[in-house]
Amino acid sequence: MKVDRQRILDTALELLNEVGVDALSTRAIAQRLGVQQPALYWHFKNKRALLDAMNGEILARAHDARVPREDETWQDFLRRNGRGFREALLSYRDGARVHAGTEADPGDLEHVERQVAFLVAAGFTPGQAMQLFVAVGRYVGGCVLEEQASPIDGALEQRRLDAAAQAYPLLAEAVAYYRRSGHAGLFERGLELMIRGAEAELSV
Amino acid sequence: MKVDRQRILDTALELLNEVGVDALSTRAIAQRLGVQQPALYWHFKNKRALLDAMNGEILARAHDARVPREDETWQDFLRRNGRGFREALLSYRDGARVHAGTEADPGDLEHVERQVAFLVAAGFTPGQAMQLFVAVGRYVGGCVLEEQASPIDGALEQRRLDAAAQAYPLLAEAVAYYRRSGHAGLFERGLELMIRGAEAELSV
DNA sequence: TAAAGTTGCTTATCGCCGATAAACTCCGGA
DNA sequence: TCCGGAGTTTATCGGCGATAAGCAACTTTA
Repeated sequence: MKVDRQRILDTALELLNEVGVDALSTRAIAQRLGVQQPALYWHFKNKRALLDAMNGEILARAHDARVPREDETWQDFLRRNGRGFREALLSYRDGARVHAGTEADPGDLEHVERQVAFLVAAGFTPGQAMQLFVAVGRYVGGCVLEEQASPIDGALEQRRLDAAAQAYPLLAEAVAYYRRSGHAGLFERGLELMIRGAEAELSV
Repeated sequence: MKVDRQRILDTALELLNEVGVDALSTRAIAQRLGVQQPALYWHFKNKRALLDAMNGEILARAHDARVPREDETWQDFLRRNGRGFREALLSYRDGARVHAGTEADPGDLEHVERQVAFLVAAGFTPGQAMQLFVAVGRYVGGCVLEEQASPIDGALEQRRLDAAAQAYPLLAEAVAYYRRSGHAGLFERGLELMIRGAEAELSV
């Protein structure tokens, strides 16, 4: 059986969705490819390199969310960018953990220039623009990491919370609201906070 | 040699700082304790449980940052809380990665009630308060994770950025500013964004 | 005080992991 | 026809988390 980089990546991502990153071994990938484990090392220097490439594939999905459109406000761009990044990480099991281990792709620097330029045009200094951008990115990373780590809104976890909430009335209401709005609701809230904060800063 | 839970935890945390979480094996911990590896399994069900306990120790440092003071504004409390959490995660090598793998400690629920109450007194609904609190927490987690992952402001990484920046003038300025302000500067900026955003929301 | 149980460790071993070395197969070009 | 490199296999290494079984030193009980 013949393999190439792309077929390895596709298979690895497929397997990632099935078993999660902890169980994603080179042996399992090779087996699914109908090949012996050391064969992978011809195409990737080591497992780290494979995971980096997988991260690239995962983020490719967010590609169009990275470049600003002429007709949108900077607020809309930040929202679109944050959501796109989140969706990309969510689109594979343990996507955030895969991403967390990697370094920034050098090829993205061109995008960054355009992103910074867009925010500068809106009145930010280049330094502010970059910080704003990075801060939003880290918020998204943190959100998805915890979102994917939390069990299926865990039966056990849930019961424990409910029990504890009985003793704490405010907590009970807060948790109920929190649960109603879900992961996406929380995410949007924090994203909006940062955008509103940036607006306030800009208007000074 | 006699060991107990606490001695294991202390030794494991000491070793964590020296070798990082990837190289923190049960064998290495046991060796430093002058004991055979399976001995650890008497005190901890498995490695996951040990890491959870280590996370608890790491976060204990942030204990006083978790409860609001009577004489501070909600903004100051959020700042103090966010900074304390960040410092705690930063205080051990790979602290954020250790933390990321764990579930929330049930014992913290009492704190949460007080935190929510404090924000509710400032005018937030319980739901808003909880979301605000969690959003800040996830931002902090994301920040420290990347902060600890990034190399020692990596020589190689840095040169690559500088080279790329030549072609991109805005990027050059942005990166220079970003570097001047450092990790802490970026962190503070994002934290401030969220607080300012919450202020704006509150005043509506 | 002797027997029985409990605590806390050791020794031995399992199955899995990422990685490397070396040998082999196949194919295109000289 | 031979050669060399691309791409694979087989064999093997050292290290990992975890479990089972045994053993020694206390503590409890009769």
